[in-house]
Amino acid sequence: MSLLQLESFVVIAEEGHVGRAAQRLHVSQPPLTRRLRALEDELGVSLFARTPRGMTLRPDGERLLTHAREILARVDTARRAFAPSAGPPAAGPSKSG
Amino acid sequence: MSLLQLESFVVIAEEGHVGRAAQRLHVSQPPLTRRLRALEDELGVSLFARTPRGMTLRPDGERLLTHAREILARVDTARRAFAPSAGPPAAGPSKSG
DNA sequence: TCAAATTACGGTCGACGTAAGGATC
DNA sequence: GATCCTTACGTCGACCGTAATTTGA
Repeated sequence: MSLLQLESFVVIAEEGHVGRAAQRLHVSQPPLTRRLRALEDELGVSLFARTPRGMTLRPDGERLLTHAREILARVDTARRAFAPSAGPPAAGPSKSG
Repeated sequence: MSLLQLESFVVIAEEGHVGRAAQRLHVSQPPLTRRLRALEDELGVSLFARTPRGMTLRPDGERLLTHAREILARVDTARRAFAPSAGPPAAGPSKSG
C-alpha cells in the first residue's frame, strides 16, 4: 500500500471513472487500472463494481475511502508543516518584526 | 514523500543510528541514507544533526516524527481493517453463530 | 586513528505509455 | 456499433548492494 495507490483510489472513487481520474492525475488509464488492481490484490478485496458506465464503489471500497482520506489528510498536514509558503503553526512568529 | 521514507525516518530517529536502522529494516545503510536524504531534500530541512557517533534529531526532525508516527498509525489501522486475521470492528460478527 | 555516514557505480525490478482485446448495453 | 476497463509489449527511471570516499571527535 502506497500513498500513490491511495490517492489514485480516492480520485477514481470520486470520479467513478478511471478515464476521468486519469485526466485529473495526468496519467493514462492503464497505470491507474494497475494501481487499483494492485491495491485490491494486496488488500484481498474488490473495491469497485465494474459497470458499463464506469466504476461503482463497493462496501469495502467505501470503508477504505474513509481510511484513505484520513491518511492523505495527515500527509497533507505534514507537508504543510514544512511548506515554505507559511511558517509552522506552533513555533510562534519571528521576533524580527 | 512516501510511506517508505516516513517509516525509514522513524526507525532512524528511534535508533539514532543509520546502521542499526538498516538492520531493523533489512536493508543496507546506503539506501537508508538516500531515503532520508530525499526526504530532507523534498522538505527542504535538515532532520538530523550528523555526529561521529550517529544521528541526533533536530527540531524539524522532532516535528516530522510526530506527523510520521500519526500517518503510519493511520496506515496500520487501515491495513488491519482489511487484514484477514480479524474481522472488521464495525461490520458485526457473522450470523453463523 | 577509528567509527559512521555518504557518494559512485553497475545491475535488476517496477511503472509508464501506446496498442490491442474483451465485455456490456 | 460505441464506450469503457483491462492486458500485452517495449522502454525508461528508481532502488538496491558493494566498494570507495568524506566527515568529525
